[in-house]
Amino acid sequence: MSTRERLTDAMAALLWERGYAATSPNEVMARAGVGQGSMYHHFSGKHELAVAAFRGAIDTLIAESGVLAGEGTPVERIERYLAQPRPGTKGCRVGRMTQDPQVVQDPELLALVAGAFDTVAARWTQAITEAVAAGELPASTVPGDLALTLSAVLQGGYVLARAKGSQAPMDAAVRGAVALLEAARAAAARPQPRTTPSIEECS
Amino acid sequence: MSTRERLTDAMAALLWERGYAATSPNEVMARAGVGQGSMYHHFSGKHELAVAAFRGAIDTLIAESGVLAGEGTPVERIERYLAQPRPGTKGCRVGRMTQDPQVVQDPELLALVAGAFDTVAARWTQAITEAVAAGELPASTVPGDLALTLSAVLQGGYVLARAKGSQAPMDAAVRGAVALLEAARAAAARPQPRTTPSIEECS
DNA sequence: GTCTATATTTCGATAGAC
DNA sequence: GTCTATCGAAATATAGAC
Repeated sequence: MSTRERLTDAMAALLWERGYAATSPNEVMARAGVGQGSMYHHFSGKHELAVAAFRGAIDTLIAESGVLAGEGTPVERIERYLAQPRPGTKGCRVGRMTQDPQVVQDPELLALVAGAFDTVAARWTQAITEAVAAGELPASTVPGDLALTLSAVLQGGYVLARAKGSQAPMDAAVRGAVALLEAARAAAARPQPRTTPSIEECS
Repeated sequence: MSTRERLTDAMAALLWERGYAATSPNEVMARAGVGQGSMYHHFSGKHELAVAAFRGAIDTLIAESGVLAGEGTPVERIERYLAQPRPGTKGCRVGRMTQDPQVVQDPELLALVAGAFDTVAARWTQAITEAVAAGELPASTVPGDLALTLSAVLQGGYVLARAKGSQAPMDAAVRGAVALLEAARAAAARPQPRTTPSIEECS
């Protein structure tokens, strides 16, 4: 493994564990087993190293969202993605960056974060649109809204899991979201609630 | 205003803007207009000052959740709480702490964060339980799960809003959650999807 | 390309005058 | 109670030998 790779790998791990601001070049070099000069030879500084390392983390997040465009009915795919194992107490590699003041002030890093969420949200939106078309979700569903709701459940699940130091809140939040989706599916199957049932329905 | 109060106010503001790790005693003192000696007279250090300041932020979060136990039907209260104005791009004063490595490693601060979420979750759970009892939500609803789902939508909304530097994702996530709740309510009004409707229903 | 040595600034905290 | 002066350590980066 090249020195450059060892540096980006170490930085990626520390970005996840500690965030950007709290990660010092010294720690990165120590974990990579590399001297100070090497780092400043390959990268102009902490910023450039973080950008290079963070691209890898983003690719992972985006790859995981592939199931949304995979096999099965739209709602199956949605629920499968929701149910994917997520290490709640470790937090989301990407989402955690949004709470780091140095990241938010860094246009390049923030653009990477925003781009990652955009890509995943687009996949959510596509799957939800298909679910509505298939009659699996109510016609009144706004795909773009629900996409962000489900993204938020996952990101919020990480927050709650870290607050409690436990995986349980993440799993419970996901179960609750799936239950809501199932209720919406049931409602979609019986479209307009009425007080006076139609003749056909009683036949 | 006492020197002590000026210090806690300044610390509370900086905790929200920058988090714990990224806030230095120097900045706090500068914003409070107070010398270094004063701070170390009133508090043993950064940690103790942050604990004192953070209690105030938590009281605010908990007070805002009062609507969950207020006027109106359970679902009305739930949707009113969801619809409360939330400064997405500023982030949640409490939730942001969970991404701060120094906070997670600090048992006292972490306990404050966990306690705040527990208190709000208990109010969510109570309101949801009432909604189920009133037939506003399906009997199959697990109140504790849905409570964490809705908490997560808000916390995740902050994450997405900060990623995009815009309020829009927060508002969309909340709209999507309300739409799901409405769908669940519709499903609750027509409990068991059946192919053969009962006699009474057609009378 | 990689290393060690050093520079500069800021961190969190202490000392001690007033 | 409040201030200024100062400490030791760590942050980020540069210099320059090999």
